[in-house]
Amino acid sequence: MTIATPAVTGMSALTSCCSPLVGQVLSPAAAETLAGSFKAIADPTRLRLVSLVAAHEGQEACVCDLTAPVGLSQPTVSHHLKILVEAGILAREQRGKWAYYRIVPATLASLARLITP
Amino acid sequence: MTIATPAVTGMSALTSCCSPLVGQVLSPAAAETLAGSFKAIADPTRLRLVSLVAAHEGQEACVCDLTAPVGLSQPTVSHHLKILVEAGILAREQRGKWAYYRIVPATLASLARLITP
DNA sequence: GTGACCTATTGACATCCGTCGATTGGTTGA
DNA sequence: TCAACCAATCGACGGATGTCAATAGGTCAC
Repeated sequence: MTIATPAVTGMSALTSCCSPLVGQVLSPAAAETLAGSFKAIADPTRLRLVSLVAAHEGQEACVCDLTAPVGLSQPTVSHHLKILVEAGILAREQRGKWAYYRIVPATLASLARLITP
Repeated sequence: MTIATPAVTGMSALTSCCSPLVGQVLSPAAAETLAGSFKAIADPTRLRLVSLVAAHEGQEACVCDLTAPVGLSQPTVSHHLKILVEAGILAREQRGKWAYYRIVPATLASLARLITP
């Protein structure tokens, strides 16, 4: 196991930690951080969740909007959303009894830039 | 397990299969393909391997150039390189007794474009 | 051909990860 | 307070994944 789960990584951690993949050799620590971010989107369900949130009206969606489209249980969807939030790819906002999720474009942009040759 | 391991995916499979992540909802099949590509780079060792290959002279490297920098056994490095080749991120060329690996920029560019918001 | 060298495959093992059912937490309205 | 509802956490299970040692496959020089 790793020493400590890095909790919230996100865009700021990415920009500060990592040089472009093609350009100079990635340090072990930077590789770990960057791999953590890619792990978050390296799952078909989570990719669909991101896509569904982005396509939803108002560019936001609650858990109840997402369980049916992905065809998984509510706890599982909640679990995936948590991983995406911890990676800084989604942001969570509680309004009343609903939790709304929306894209954080800067994080995806950072990831895209870091792997652009 | 999945029905069939998609063997070589790579850039062409990506461009044909997948719409941008943010733009329209990803189909389950497209999500599976895209996730497969991201899985390939969602590992610190493989990220470092890609980085090392890109930084090596001539933008190519053999297995023997890579085992020491990543500090893993030769079979393990070979295993990771195979995964990267199957994902279309690296290309393999055998010259004599050496196997040379180099980056396939188009694949990384495709991945970057697909997650660009 | 034989030996030396580089690489790939196999088999095994521990760990990580996705999923679910059951439960708990938190918010709203009656 | 109570009931209803949405979401998160917990515990458990099966499958995937990263790693190694041992072995096998190819290629060159002699």
